[in-house]
Amino acid sequence: MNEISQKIFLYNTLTRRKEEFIPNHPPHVGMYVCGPTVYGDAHLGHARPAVTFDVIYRYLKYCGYKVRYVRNITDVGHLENDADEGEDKIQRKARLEQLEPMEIVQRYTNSYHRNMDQLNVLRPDIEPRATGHIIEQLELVKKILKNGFAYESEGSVYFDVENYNRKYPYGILSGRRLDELQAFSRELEGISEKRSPYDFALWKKAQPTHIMRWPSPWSDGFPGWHLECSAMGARYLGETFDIHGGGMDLIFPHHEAEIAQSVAANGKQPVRYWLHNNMVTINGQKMGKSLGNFITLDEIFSGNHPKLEKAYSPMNIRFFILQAHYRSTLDFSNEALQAAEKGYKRLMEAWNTLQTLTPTDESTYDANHLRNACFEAMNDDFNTPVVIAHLFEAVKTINNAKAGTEKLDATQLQILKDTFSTFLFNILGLVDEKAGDNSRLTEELIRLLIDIRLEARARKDWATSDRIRDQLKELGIQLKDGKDGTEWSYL
RNA sequence: GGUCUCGUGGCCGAGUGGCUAGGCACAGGUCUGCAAAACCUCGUACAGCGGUUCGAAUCCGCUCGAGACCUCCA
Repeated sequence: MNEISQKIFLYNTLTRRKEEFIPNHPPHVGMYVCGPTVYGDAHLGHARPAVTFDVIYRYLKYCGYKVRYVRNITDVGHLENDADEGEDKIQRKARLEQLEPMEIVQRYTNSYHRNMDQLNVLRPDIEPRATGHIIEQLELVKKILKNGFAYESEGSVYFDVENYNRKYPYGILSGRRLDELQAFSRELEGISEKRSPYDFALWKKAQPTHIMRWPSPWSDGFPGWHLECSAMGARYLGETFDIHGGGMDLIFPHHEAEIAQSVAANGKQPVRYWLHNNMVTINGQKMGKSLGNFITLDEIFSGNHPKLEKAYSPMNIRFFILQAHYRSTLDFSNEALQAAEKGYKRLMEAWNTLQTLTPTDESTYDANHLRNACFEAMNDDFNTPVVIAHLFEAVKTINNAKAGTEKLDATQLQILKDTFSTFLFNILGLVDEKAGDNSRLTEELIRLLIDIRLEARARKDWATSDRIRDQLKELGIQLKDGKDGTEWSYL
């Protein structure tokens, strides 16, 4: 069994402090992240938590932890709002597209997976669906009812926030107090099944037209939104597990409700470390479904959206996300994306250059310093932008080594290679997008053309020389005339 | 109205008391038949005002501005 190699500090939303990460049962780590509700294409806002927690998952594993990573798929349609009226989101989409709700769920689960694969996001170890855990959810409702923290009303079951708050503080995650919440309730609906506006549904009685429904002791209906994560988290990770992640917009009410449900059922806190990624913004405003200002990942990858000047590749997006710390907002713009694209390419070119370096007898560089600095950054609440900054520093060294102004002996070269591949590929999860299609045949054909061009140039036959250069460029291949001959790369 | 973030050089974006991250753009240079690409070099910025301190982007107060959550949302 591996030793745990790093001391990691992470910011816990629950305590609002950075804390040392000490799992409940090392080396095992249980991590749960809120996945998507599958009723639409994934957008940039979905990419952020996926990439963020992917890196955390990768890093914890790298450090020697045995991680069980659970990320759910919400496939029960939940109501558009918490009022008693309203169609659920999946059913609405199903009606619009004339499909079975489960067809909607499957379609968008598939496209979500496809997008995440493109972003090189590792699949979680368990990806449970809410509809596959109705029994667990029913059991949880019963438990909460039995403990006196819920009540039945018109076939629905609601969590009794006020009663809960008498015994346990409600609002510990979001820093709210119930009386403050109640002082400014937006809710104005006259008649409600709920005793208090801040009570939330554990089980909802289905309207006659509601398609997704299951039998229960109280009614034919469906589970409340917050319930699935409590039920599935406990099912696969235990009543108290280590890390729960998600977007900051889920802190209230979703995660707050999760805590209340779990505490009401089991009498203990479900999660030790709550981690939340910040939002992707566009023109300084949150990108979100309700605002309608989102850009889907397919649109970004294809460039097919009026706000996009061009297409941006999956690695471009991944790098863009990682260049900001996960708890900062990340503002979308064409300019920022194009800057990230160039930076990403520079990094990858340096990696390729690194492979071509030959060791010198002595060394003017200490690669261990880089290595340690990168670990230090990751250990400090997964500070990927700082890791990237360190790698860029190393890019200079690599280029200087190529130019001969910096010397790397065999040992330093090896450490540098290891560090680069570890952080760039294993931990940050980037891939060299251009490397894959680099077949031997292509390689040699281009080499041949370069040689012919070289001969033409020797004859000062510029027409032939430029023709080869220009036509290759049209094929997406760029020739780079340098001091030591001509190199090439994909555009 | 409540709770809470944030405001860093042209843009993005790190940084919690002294050691001026990094990327992109700009500029200069190297290379080159021309070009492109690449590479090298280069910027003391921290919303405003006041305070604490030997010293503040970093701590405190106020002002201005932006945003998040309080309804579904990653």
